Amino acid sequence: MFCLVDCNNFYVSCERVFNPKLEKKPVVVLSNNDGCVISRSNQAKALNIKMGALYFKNKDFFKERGVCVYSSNYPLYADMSNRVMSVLKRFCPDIEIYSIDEAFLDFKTIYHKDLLLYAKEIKETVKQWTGIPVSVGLASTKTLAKAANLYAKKNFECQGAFEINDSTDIEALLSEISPEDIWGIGKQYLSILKANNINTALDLRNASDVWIKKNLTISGLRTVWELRGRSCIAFEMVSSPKKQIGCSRSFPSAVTKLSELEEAVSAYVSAAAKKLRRQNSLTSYVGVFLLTNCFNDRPQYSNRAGLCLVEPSSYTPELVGAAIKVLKVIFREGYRYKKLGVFFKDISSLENFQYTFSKSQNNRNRQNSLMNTVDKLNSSLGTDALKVASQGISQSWRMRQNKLSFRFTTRWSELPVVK
DNA sequence: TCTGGGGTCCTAGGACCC
DNA sequence: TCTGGGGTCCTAGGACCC
Repeated sequence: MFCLVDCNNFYVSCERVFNPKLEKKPVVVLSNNDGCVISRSNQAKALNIKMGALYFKNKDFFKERGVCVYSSNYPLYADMSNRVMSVLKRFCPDIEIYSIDEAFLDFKTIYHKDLLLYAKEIKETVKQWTGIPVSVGLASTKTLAKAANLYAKKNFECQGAFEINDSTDIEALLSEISPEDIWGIGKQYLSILKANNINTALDLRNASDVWIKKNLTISGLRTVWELRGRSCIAFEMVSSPKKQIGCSRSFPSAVTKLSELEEAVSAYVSAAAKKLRRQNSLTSYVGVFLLTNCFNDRPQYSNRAGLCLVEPSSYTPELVGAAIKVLKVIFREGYRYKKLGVFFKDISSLENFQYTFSKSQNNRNRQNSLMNTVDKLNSSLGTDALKVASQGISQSWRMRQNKLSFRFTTRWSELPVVK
């Protein structure tokens, strides 16, 4: 039996934990650069504020209706996520952390006469210990557990918990669900399904294997099998190391100068290299991409390129150097750039590292211990306490976050104050 | 002025091999 | 008239997720 625990309106809920005045009010959290809405309280949903709604277009409406608006505060959300996950681990050792706000639990080792009751206990404990409201769904496959979770969220009488088991009228349940609400069915698949008169999750479950495989690939077929109760999406307790690591940001306003793009590239490579080292990996490929703003009528340009390294590395200065080289290749004078990103691929493990003749082992060891020290200092003194000089000082390209709440749980200087 | 960021997996098609 | 067959590997693009 799988149990999916999903935090309700997660980012909004995090803001509410430290600001109880937001309870019962319409609240939204915005994307980077305060661009669009990415999390909404139920009251905000009731005002018909859509996911992805543009802030600058809705500013007046928000003001009029008393909508509380926040920039996304990722250090806070990441820390709250860790708290929720650590509570879940106490209830079930077999846990797959699927995203910042949800986790699958495999109840195979849980001996409890009523698993739904146990799930409710989890839900209440998470709320009491962290302040975050969650919903839980139980079923024999991950896809069905997702559906059960959605059902629990949408039906008030479930009180946030629902189980699909042998006594459930599964056909009735699935006939009420639209295919797009099934995990694994997105926009494109939905339009293919609709065009073929598959209008409910039940129709999807009953579709022919051959047709599904042909039109929705093997991934779609797995989804269908899971709907039939045949578990075929693996439960992954240990997260495997990332195969691709990147960092990209939109600029709050257009950037035209190469010197500013070089600063941004340096900052993004530093951030990505830190992630690389955290999973004890090295990269052999440094890629950079660059885009103008496709939402306006000015001349457009976008490009990407990369560089294969002679020897895999996680040494920030070396990676920054490579990225700046690539940036110079794709940069064209005269365009107004909106977004820049860097990415590493061909990622390998530090343990499997094979030395070549290009660098002495001694040199390599010095670089590793330097990066170690930098990472340690930055984690205790704050991100970018120590950084490469090419990141620049003023950083006018940095994103806009005008509505940021405090990092209540990760900065001594921003602790909540009790009066 | 203004439209997020970070991932994974699958497939078709091309290059290449013998 | 007449131009093989079987395979692997790589990549770009497209789908999906949160």
